[in-house]
Amino acid sequence: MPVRERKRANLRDVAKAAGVSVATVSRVLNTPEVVLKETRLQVERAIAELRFHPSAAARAINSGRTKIIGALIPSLDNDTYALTIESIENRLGDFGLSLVVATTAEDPKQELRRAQDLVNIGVEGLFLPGVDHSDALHDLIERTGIPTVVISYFQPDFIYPTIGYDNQKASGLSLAHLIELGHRNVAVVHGPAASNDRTRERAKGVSTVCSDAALAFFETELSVAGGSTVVSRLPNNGENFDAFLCLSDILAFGVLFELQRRGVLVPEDVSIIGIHDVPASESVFPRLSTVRLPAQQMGRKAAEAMAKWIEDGTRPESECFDSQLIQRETTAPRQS
Amino acid sequence: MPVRERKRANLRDVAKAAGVSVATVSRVLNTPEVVLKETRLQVERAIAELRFHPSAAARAINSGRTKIIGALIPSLDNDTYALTIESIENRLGDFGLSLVVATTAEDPKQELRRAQDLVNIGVEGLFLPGVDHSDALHDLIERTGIPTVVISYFQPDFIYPTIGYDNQKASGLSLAHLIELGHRNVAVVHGPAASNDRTRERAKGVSTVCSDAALAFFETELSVAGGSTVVSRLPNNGENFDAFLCLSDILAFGVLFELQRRGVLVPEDVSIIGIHDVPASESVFPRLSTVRLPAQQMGRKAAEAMAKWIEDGTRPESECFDSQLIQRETTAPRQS
DNA sequence: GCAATTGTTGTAACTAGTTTCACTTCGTGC
DNA sequence: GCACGAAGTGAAACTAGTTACAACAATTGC
Repeated sequence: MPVRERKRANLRDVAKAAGVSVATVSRVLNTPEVVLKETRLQVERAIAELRFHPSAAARAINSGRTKIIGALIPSLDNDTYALTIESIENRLGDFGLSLVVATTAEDPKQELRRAQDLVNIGVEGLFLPGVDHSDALHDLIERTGIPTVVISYFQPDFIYPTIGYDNQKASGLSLAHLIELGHRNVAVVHGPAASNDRTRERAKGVSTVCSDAALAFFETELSVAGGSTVVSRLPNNGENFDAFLCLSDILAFGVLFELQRRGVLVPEDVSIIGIHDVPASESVFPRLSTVRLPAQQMGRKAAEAMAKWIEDGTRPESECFDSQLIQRETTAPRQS
Repeated sequence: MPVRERKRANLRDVAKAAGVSVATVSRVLNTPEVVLKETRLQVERAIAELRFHPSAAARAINSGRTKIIGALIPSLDNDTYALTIESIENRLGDFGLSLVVATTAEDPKQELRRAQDLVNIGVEGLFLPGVDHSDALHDLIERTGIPTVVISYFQPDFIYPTIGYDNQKASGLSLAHLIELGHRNVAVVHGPAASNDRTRERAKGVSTVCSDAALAFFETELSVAGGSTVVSRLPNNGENFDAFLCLSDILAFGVLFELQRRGVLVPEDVSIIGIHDVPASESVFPRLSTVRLPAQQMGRKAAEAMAKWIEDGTRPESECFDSQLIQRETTAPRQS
């Protein structure tokens, strides 16, 4: 005897069970106030009995709306995007929109694949970090006409609205701070530049601060371990440098830990500064000096802009939030 | 003159433009090999011209499938779930499924709301961390019949399959390690227990290790800062304890940093051990001793189980992965 | 040379909802 | 006692796809 595949009940089933028309059931679901109370209760009973749940797809097909927004982000592995994602998600929720996160591992191919996935799911909007994406992705967005907002980056003339911050300025702030403290010999530690325009911008921001500082760039994996690796490969325990400027707090942690492991005193022997201000930065020992990126404001605003774009079709303006130097304990004046 | 709302082209439009029937267009999309090459090219030209993109909702309504799986997780703020989520997402991708992540902030109300959202989106499956959820959520799952898999927890007789690890055993391992090193006076630092059954299990696992160790429990916020706070409130810089057993690596970092700030030597003066083995644990100074949770295997397996359940209807068996003591540098024999 | 098979395409019926329009009541106003 | 408007409901058309079935032409087999 085959198991009776009790398939999901649909509107028609409910209508039949309640002895009303499908239109009435639909009304009970959407505008219950126009239905006679008696009828409504009858329908509700049938709904409960049949364990009816309206199909989201069928709804979407009529309204043309899925209420899903997609976000492509490189990774969830580190705190870098967590706060932003969380505030986007929360704010989006206020508009009845949900966020779907897909990770790209900074690989253009995977980014395209995941974007395709998101489009297939039926996302109504797309968040993209940075402006550097494959032509194929731009094509896809252009073809589908999906509202797209760039975050973590600011470039007012870009094809999509950018709601973010000035990465150059952020890194400029941190270098200026080091210079003010008298540091001239600075190691700049950063993640993969080829695949990440935020990193490239920050590197550029550091290079263009007019100064007589000598900069040495070190590229490594974007992780705590990556930061450690840089220091471990340096001659003289890295003490040839006055300071380490890390283009991400995550890297700063790695640098800090590895220096400590080698007995180098921070900030007495060398200073360290990061960029981002992740939650842990305030707790490490010593507390990390850094430049705070406006992750939450940005996320909030980006979500609002997206919601508005989708609801009334008003394409948002690009917007730039300020970064802010947070001087804590890993930076100190240079010991002569 | 009003802006002509050029609405999205649909199958019918393409069919008309290409001079064929809708069925043929649908065939070009799904089984191009059965269509005459000439016809196919014609249709493809029309598709390109009209920038046609098939509606995911309309597809879903026919197949009854959205190919979306939902996951409810407390937070993305810390590394706790990142690796698991990432491996779930990756493995799910191999089956043509996408993951939607919704955060719950450990709040049953928000958990229910977000679950409702996921159901409305039309998720075909649901990942839930732990077994402790509101009746309303169970109700929702029961009503909708959505395949649900519990992760980060193991309890073979639970209403849903659990694919995870034994939290009691994990914390037991860490305490056993401390005891073996001669520590008897142990501070157990943990996150909010009321809202988190994994935490409760770990606390229990520690309590039930038969031993003559004296345990003191400290509950705090689940964050690096939370770990620091515990130490900062302790008399005598926390040195009344031989060791800190942190039920999460995140907390262990906070404890470590705060002890360092107070000049307490780790592991010479006190030992620290965590649970989880997040990426940073290997890089901190000193490197954190911990119990490695099988986050990636679990995520991978959970994704496979879910995919199988959805595809052929085979409800997965619960499965328990082993945790493993990772002895590094924050634990040492007790100095007498 | 005719039946059988294969290849290609179109018609129309499905999927599961929403929505328009028309209809029946019923209460009120005059 | 009848016109009028409002409330409540249903039939059918609509959303955008997939697919079963039928139709037809072009080969192939005998």
